This record gives sequence, structure tokens and C-alpha cells, in this order.
Amino acid sequence: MTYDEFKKIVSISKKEISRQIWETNRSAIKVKKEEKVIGNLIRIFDAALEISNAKGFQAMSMRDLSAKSRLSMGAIYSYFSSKDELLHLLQMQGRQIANKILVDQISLVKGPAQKLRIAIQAHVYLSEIMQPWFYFTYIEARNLAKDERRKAIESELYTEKIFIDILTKGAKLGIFKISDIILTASLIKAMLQDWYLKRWKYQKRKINVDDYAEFIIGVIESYLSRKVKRSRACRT
Amino acid sequence: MTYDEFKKIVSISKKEISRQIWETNRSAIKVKKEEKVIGNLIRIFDAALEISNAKGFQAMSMRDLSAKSRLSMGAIYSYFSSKDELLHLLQMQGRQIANKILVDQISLVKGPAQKLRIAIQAHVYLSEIMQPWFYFTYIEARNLAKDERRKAIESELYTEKIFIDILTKGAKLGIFKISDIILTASLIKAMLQDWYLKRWKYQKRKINVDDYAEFIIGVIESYLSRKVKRSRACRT
DNA sequence: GTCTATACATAGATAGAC
DNA sequence: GTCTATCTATGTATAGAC
Repeated sequence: MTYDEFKKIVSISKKEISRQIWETNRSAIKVKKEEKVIGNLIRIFDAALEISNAKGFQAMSMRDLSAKSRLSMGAIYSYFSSKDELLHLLQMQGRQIANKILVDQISLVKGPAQKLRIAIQAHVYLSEIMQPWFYFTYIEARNLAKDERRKAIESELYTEKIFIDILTKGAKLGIFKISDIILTASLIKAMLQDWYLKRWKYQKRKINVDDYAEFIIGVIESYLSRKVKRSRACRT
Repeated sequence: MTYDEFKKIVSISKKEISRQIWETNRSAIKVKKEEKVIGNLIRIFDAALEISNAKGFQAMSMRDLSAKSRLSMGAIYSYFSSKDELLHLLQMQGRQIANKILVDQISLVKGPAQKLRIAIQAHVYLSEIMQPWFYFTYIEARNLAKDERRKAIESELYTEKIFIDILTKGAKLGIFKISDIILTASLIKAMLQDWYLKRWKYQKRKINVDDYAEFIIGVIESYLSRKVKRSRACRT
């Protein structure tokens, strides 16, 4: 799958999930006309992400948001009951899309080697298209209330689990030479995250999305097929 | 060098730099007795890092800081002229210590292979001991004013440059098989950062500082000594 | 040097006009 | 559905007592 093909899939999922979120929260939203709601929600979300990613969600005032989204304070508060609820919705949206698309993509191919490649590629593509969401979710996670925070951590571990499962299967089949599955999965995550956390750096250096995905895959594959010099304790 | 030996070095540097910071800002600080100043500065810094890392610097009120440091608002403001100045000092301190110790350690050994090992190990050790500072510097970078922000970015690139230089030398000497130096350096940085950004994860899994350093070194070394399958364009 | 009390600005949220 | 005007809470910062 190329990057452009991938873009279309994400675009469709995005609308699906926007509508889903609206339906889940229909009771809380005072405005009733569907096209109004969806349109304004997107304006508010986009503005909120832009401001928050520049100076932090806490530092974004509702007046900032009002100005950037070109909706009055009153109008904004007819979609959310509080600033915290806006934070909650933003978090949810990113997480749902990311998890759904990732799982979908991996299920399309067979075998750990293929699945590993696709999982990495899909994640880089996804975080490129939805960079503001990914960045926001990562950075603002600790500002969440206790219960929300737990969900964010679960989500982090869930993505990692996808890689752990692929690596475990590959190790069992003897395809991957692997001494520490959890650390390896953890490393893959760290590399994937660097892509959306340091976008300024990669953009400046003109490294594109395919360069990066290929590089990660190369590093991981060379590690998984290395000559093993000595045995190390295997974590479970 | 073991982790415990390393701890002592950092401890000394920390005091050195605390004193240095005080001397640089002597004019701004109203309190004059040295032992008072150093002692209270440390109390304020520690409290500020603890609160900020839990809920963000923006969200930390000066009343929070006053309570945690057990100094009154008035007392705190006799050390800083504003909350922004406190942010500035915290940032500076972390950066200075990190850069100094890293450069010192690398200069102790000869040869790219050795230097690479030591640079990775020293960084993991350092960020373990000073985890709150590293976390804070990373997460709060974007809350800085324009000029300060530039310095933070320079510092990020400076650390990366250390690895770029080692890798470049190793490639020239034919010790490292490397197709993309900048991406490789970037990857090393990402792995090093994960250690202090996701401390909760590694602690829970009982992965200690030496496990992690060894793992990173293993991954990078296996990548640098891999069988090269095909040539790829080399960035400069 | 440090405290208490307080000034002043800005934040989130809402009521009621349109 | 959206806007303007405004309430109340909370934030940063400081003046003056001790």
C-alpha cells in the first residue's frame, strides 16, 4: 500500500469516527442540526489542536479558542460543558482512529515478517496524516484526570502489545532471533513516536515518510536477523 | 565505569552548576547569605520539578509551589522575579549539566566503537539520576519564549551532533557499516529519550539502567555490523 | 529574610438578548 | 444557534509588618 492510498482510508475513518463521537455525546450537545454540529466540531477540534500544540492545552484559554475557531464563547459552550470535556473528546478521537486503522491493516497480511513491516509502515503513515492528534495525545496525557490517564496508559500498552504479539509469533516460528521481546517492542514504539514528536527535525532534513518507515524496518530487521553472540535472560 | 561511580560525578557537577547559576544571577536574587540561597534554591527547584512533572508547569500555581517548598509566596519571589524566570533557570540547569558530563565522559576513551558505547551508557546513567530534569526539559520546551526555545532546539541538535561525529568517524575508518548517519544518530537519541520519558513503564517491568543501556548498544552494534543488502542514498 | 494580606489581571463559565 | 455582557474563582505579583 502506498502513502496516497493510505490517506484515503484514514480520511474515511476520520469521518466515521467523528460521527460516532457525536452520536455518543448527542445528549450533551445542545445543537441539533447534523451538518452544523459536525462542521463546528471539526473547526473547534482543529483550532484546539493548533493552539494546544503550540503552547499547551492548559495555556490555551477559551478566548483563544473562540478567536481561532471563529465561534463565540457561548457557541463553543453549546458543544461542550467544560474545557475538560473538550480535552476528553480530543483524546478519545485520536485513540480510536489509531487503534482501529492499525488493527485493520495488520489483519490484511499473513506471517510475522509481513505483519511487522505493515504495522510499522501503517503507524508511520497514520501519525504523519494525523500528526497534530498524535502529538497532542502524547504530550497532554499527563494533564488528564486519573481515570482518563489510565485509559491513555492502556492505549500506549495496547499498541505495544500489537508488536509484542507479532514478535512472539516470529520468535516461536524461528523467523526472528530475539533475546528480549518486550524491550524490542518498546524500542519500535520509541522510534515510531519520534516521527511525530520531532516533526520539525525530519521536515527540515527532508526525510519523508517512506524514508523513515524503511529505515525503522531496516534497523529492526537487521537486529532480528543478527548473529547472536551470547545468550541473555529472556523476559516474559 | 559503573553506575555507582557515575552517581558521584553527577553529584559533584550538580553542586558546581547550582553555584554557577547563583553567581550568574546574583544581582537578581535579593537574599545574600550563600548557604541560605543554595539551600532554598534547591528546595524550590525540587518542588517545581515534582509539581510540574505531575501536572505541567503552566498548571502549577505559585501557591502550589509555595506549599510544596514550604516557603511563602513572598520568600519565593525574592529568588525570582517571575514564574517565567524560574522556568528559564530550570531549563538552563538541566541543559548545562547534561552537556558537560556527556562531553567529559566521551573524551575519556579513544576510538569510535568505544566512544559510542560510553556515550550511550553515560546518557542513560545521567538521565536516570536526573530524570526529573530531563523529563521537564523535554516536555516544557515549547512553553519557552522564542529565544529560549531556539536554545532548547540547539541543545537537542548538539547532543545528536555528538553521535553524528562518532558515527562519521567510525564510518570513515570502516568500523561501522552505515548507510544513513543522521537517521542513525536520530534513532539513538529517540531510544535514549524513551528511558526518561517512560520511566513508569520500565520501572514496572523491572528493567534497570544497565539492562537498558546494554540493549541499546546491542541494537545499534548489530545494525552497524550488519550484512548490507543494497546501497541506499547517503545523506549529509 | 520571611511572612501575611491584598492588589490586579485573567481564567472558565453562564444568562439572556437577538 | 450564536452573540454580548458579566459573574466568580483563581492566578501572578507585591507592599509592608515582623
